[in-house]
Amino acid sequence: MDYQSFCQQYQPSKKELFTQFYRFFKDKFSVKNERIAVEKLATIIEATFKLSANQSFANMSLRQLSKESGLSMGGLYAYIQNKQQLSLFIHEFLSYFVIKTINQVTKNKGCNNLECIIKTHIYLSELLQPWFFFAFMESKNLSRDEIKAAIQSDLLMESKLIEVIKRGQQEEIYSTILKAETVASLTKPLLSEWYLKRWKYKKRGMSIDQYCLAVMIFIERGLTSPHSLSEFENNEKP
Amino acid sequence: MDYQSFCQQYQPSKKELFTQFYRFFKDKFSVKNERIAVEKLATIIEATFKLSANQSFANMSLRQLSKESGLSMGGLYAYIQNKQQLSLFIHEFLSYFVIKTINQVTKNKGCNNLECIIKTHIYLSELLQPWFFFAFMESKNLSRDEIKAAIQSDLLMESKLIEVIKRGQQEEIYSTILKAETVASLTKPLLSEWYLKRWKYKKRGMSIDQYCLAVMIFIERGLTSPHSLSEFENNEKP
DNA sequence: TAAAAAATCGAGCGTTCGCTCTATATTGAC
DNA sequence: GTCAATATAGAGCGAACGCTCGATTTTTTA
Repeated sequence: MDYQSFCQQYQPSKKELFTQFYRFFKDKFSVKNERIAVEKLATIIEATFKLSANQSFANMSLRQLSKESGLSMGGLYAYIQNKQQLSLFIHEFLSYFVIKTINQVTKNKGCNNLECIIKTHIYLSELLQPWFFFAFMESKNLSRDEIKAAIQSDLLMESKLIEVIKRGQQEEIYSTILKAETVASLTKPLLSEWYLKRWKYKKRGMSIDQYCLAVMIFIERGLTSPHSLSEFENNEKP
Repeated sequence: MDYQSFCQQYQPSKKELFTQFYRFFKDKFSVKNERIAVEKLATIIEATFKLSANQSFANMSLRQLSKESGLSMGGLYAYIQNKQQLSLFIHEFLSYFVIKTINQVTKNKGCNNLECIIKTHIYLSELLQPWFFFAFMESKNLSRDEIKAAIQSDLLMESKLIEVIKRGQQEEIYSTILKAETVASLTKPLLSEWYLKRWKYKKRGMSIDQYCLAVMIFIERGLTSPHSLSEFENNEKP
């Protein structure tokens, strides 16, 4: 699986994505016409990402959002009940979408391994980079109840990682020197790195598949040269 | 070097820390009495960390800060010229302090290696956890000019990492399968992980030195079991 | 201990915020 | 083309914001 083939199977068009978004929260919107709502929601959400990236969601005013999205204040409030809900919608839909896709992918034959899960996450975070970035940066503004729904996808990701690592350890493909939970915890920030510092890797000319390969090599092999591995075993093993 | 010995050498008392802070920005404060200023600055900064952690700096009002720190609005403004400057001071002082300490540590004999640099960063981020957390989460609110000063410590850290990795590669201790720059970039989020998700590791009962060890093992050895390394070499090497 | 200097107080200023509500414009069924 | 139904506009509301400044308290000086 590479990024291109992933996209062919799982990349929704903008229209498809926001149609799903609209239907997910359908009863919360006062706008009943799906065609209109989907189009307006797309501009609202995208304007939110743009403004939040430059400042932060808290510093973004609804007047700015109104101007950026081309809707009036009243028009805006046909789609959100309050500012906080806008942030909540983004978190909840992303979580739903990530879970859905991960479950789809891992159901495929030969796709329930470390490489596949890691690639799925990185590819997804590329398709929905503004969503992932927003969710990471603004997660603090959620109340305790709201967080529970929002981190479901995080928990699923972590449990999937632990599962495949444990299996690898049982099959003696993977070392047991670190607990699977520890490896999973250390792996997650390598996934976030891609969507948090995306500009950095673009600037360096590193493609997403090169990044995935680097992460896989890093996770599986580490830094140590095969030449010096035996020495290392003697010196550093606790 | 372990955390305890690091603390003995480099941990400043609260008073020492904020005395340095006061002197670093001395001419910006209207309060001339160092003893008074140091004490008040400590309460202001700590209140800022507390409130920003629960909401965000943008959502924190100066009335909240006034209440939390026990100073009046006017009292507060003897120490800051405006809200934005408070955030800027925190960023700038942290960057200064980190650079100072890293340079101190790496000057020591036998301390210019990967383990030492990584430990220094993780230990520092433990001593100054609220500072690191704040700087990471609120970096977006800085203007372009302000960012330049704030990320100096980040750039220093990255260049130190690259330096020692390159040296390790020349000495054939480290594999050259990944570029030093790539390894350094993937290492950094493992350092941030400790201060961003500190509660998680505390809850698990993982000590800071256990975390450091896990990171070192992860970086140097990766996941692959020595048993399967030779197979892996044949299958996965690009 | 009295006067000068320094530090703090907090009501109040102008502004902007999130949000509402009525008037208007747009849409779709017939 | 007409008329309900639906969707959008934007001035206006009270509240909260960042910040100021003369009054007051605390500290230092002599």
